[in-house]
Amino acid sequence: MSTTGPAPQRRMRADARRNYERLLAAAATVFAEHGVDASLEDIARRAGVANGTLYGHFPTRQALLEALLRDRMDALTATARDLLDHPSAHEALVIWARAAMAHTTTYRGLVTALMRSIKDESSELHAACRAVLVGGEQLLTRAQAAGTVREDATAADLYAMINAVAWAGEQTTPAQGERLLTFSIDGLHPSRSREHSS
Amino acid sequence: MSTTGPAPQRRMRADARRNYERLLAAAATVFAEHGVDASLEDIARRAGVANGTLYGHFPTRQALLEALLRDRMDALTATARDLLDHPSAHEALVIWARAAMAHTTTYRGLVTALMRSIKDESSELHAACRAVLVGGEQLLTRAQAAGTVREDATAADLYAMINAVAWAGEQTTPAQGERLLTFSIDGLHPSRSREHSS
DNA sequence: GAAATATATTGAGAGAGTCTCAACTTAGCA
DNA sequence: TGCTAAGTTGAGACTCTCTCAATATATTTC
Repeated sequence: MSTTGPAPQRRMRADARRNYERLLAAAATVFAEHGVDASLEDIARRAGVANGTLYGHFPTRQALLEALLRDRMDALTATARDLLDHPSAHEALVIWARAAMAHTTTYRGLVTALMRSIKDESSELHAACRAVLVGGEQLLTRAQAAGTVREDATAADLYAMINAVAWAGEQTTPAQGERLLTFSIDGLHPSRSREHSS
Repeated sequence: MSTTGPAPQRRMRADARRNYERLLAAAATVFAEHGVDASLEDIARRAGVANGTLYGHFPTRQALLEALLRDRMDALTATARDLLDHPSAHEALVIWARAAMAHTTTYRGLVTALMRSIKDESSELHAACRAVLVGGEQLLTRAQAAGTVREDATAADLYAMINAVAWAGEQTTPAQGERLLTFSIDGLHPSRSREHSS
């Protein structure tokens, strides 16, 4: 449930704790404004600390992102669990897919980081991404059991699909992303796939 | 048909022409190896010219890409035209979508540049991207007339969809991209969309 | 409460990249 | 052969990432 490395592992020194929080707050602002590829120097500047301090707390950009997103990603995973009780297996999947897409578009560029992290085990974001994927997998499996989703779709497909449409929405407009999500979900139906007419 | 600014507009000086070609060749190599976000300094170095020369010929990275891809993109547009004669409207669309995806994955990072360029009219790649989009639109319209594609899908949807799955393939594996393309195309069917069962 | 110590912070600096531009070269023409 | 327009050069001004020796400060201990 909890990711491997929580934020304040041991007791931190008071000034360290303060700077840690300031950096997180500054990161939220700067990422919101310039996307997750924003300058880390800028974040340190806004937090009022030297850039070395930022690197001391967050060795990599992904570590910073992980700290910033941990709660939200845990919540998304929890939502998946809760939705297992939803009366409609298919509707639960759709609701969750939309929530996942919304999360993924929190910051510009985030979707790319999340997609990379699922493959890269050394990423600080990896564990959280896997938890999300597993959450989605349960909803997917349930929908398949209910017969509303094709049997050959995997959790990896679902994860990739959600991220792909989120990426498209980020590159164009949120509305475009929504449209593609709708199409994609329809594409998961175990329907008359593979039939062609003239 | 031809994009607004062909490569050698007026007669170029012999040395300029030579350097232009060398830069293009170097770019092909470096982009293939490191993706389209590779260092332009590196490209200039490999071409054996000063970096100022590179900027002289190609004011932006997109300009360099445009010169490098022009032929291929024209070919893709031409393919769309040719496929209008294919006996199956739907199969023609699918074939073309696969070709478009293959083109889009020529270099790592290219898909992002292409997606950005369709929106950004100031991009040197914009015209070529629009031509591709229009090519796809004709195949889409024909498939809709044949009743194999939902009526509410637009050319922008198709373009975004192809790029989105290409992006997903780039981030994970080509096979994953293929799978998503299949699902997405199925999602375009005018079938039992929007129905839910338990 | 002051010294001792573990813990943090600092900011200069190395390295890489983008893009510009004034000075310099050179191809092509008369 | 020399003129001139066209092209090339590379240093320089930025920005960014990441490191680390020197410095500062919170906490613990006596």
